[in-house]
Amino acid sequence: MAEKGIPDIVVGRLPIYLRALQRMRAENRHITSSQELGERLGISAAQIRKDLSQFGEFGKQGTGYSIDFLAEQIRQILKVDRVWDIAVVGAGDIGSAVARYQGFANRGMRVAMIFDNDPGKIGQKVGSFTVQDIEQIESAVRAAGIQVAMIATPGAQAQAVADLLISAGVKAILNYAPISLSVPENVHVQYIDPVIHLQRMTYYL
Amino acid sequence: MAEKGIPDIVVGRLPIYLRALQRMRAENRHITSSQELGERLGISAAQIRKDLSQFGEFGKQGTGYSIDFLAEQIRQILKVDRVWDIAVVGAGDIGSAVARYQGFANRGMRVAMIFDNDPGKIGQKVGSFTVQDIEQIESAVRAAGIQVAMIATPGAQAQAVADLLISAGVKAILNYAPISLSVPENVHVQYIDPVIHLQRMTYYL
DNA sequence: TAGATTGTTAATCGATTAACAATC
DNA sequence: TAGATTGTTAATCGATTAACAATC
Repeated sequence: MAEKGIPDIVVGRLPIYLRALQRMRAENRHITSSQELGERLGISAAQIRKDLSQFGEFGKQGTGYSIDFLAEQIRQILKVDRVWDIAVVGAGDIGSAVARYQGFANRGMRVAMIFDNDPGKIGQKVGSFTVQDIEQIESAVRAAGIQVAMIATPGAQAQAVADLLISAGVKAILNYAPISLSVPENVHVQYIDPVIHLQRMTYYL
Repeated sequence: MAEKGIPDIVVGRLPIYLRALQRMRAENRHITSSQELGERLGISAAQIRKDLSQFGEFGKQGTGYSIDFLAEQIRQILKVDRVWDIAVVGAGDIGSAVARYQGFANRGMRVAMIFDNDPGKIGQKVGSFTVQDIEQIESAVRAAGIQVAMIATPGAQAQAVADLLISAGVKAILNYAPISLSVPENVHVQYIDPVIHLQRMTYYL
């Protein structure tokens, strides 16, 4: 699947770089350097230059990088120079918070629909969305051509939901349920579990 | 700070192993092997054995690992054989969802208090908690001896909140705000930003 | 015993860093 | 020009894997 031989770990840092660049832009800055970016992010300047060099030459010797230009290049690389519609599954606390989340704006993502299996939730409003019956998920996702989804169901249902989404054409899943999903190799999964992050820190306390 | 020379990346996998073991236990299993665990998690058996060997000898040749015993050992290593009280800052959608989250149970974490700066939220209930005035955060966190916190404020306030928490004695922060925090080296930070995870996947679409 | 699986060593693989010529 | 910073190469560092003796 990897279009070229770019290491996953490098791709994983690009969104971090992009977020920092957008923040600098919001501070009305126009130029930065690998050194400055590195200091902000706790990453070495050499690594930032090496990472970027995998995709092209975006800077100028002696000057650094145009923030606008570099951000736009990274957006193109990550394919977030467009807007991806997202299907959210699960209208509980997490799904609802995600559906109302303001942080997707200008970052290439937009929640497009939200599903649940609870008759008490179906038809209710969550933010600007009406909760849809999970029975309709496959046809609705397929019809909208959605490729990106977020699972915010209890763990017990997450695998079944993932299977449905995949058969509807979804290729990227962000999973909030606390289980490892098993998916075909052309489907990408990322995990968010706050407890995992917390447990990783208590070791050092 | 590192008590021994255990690589961060190894510590980071322990919570994943623990979660899988707890799941197996819930399925009423009693014994597992590095191979089975690896297949569930998409990690090589050799890596799991190598990781665990950093901390001790927890298995039996020919048999594998007792799920209960190994889970308990990992809990002790991660210091989640106790319950950590957590302060949540920000009673918006994310903070509220976290405060009501059921997934902390039996995993060594418990939300203990939630703060906001909005007079319209202070005094209101969020789950079983009453939102407290952020003015009281330093004294309340210090008095409770809290060392773990989650920041769920807008990005603009996150650094100031982090500074307050740190001066109150917090040593581990899970940050939902979309900015990199700058903290002393004895304070640990982890980040959750759904957009970062999503952008990391769109590259491959 | 025979079969299975650990813990560990050595080999391989990959990622990070340091250094510097090129050049803006 | 002098100073600064890139892109890239080579060296270093660290992580993963393969293999196997030990042993349950």
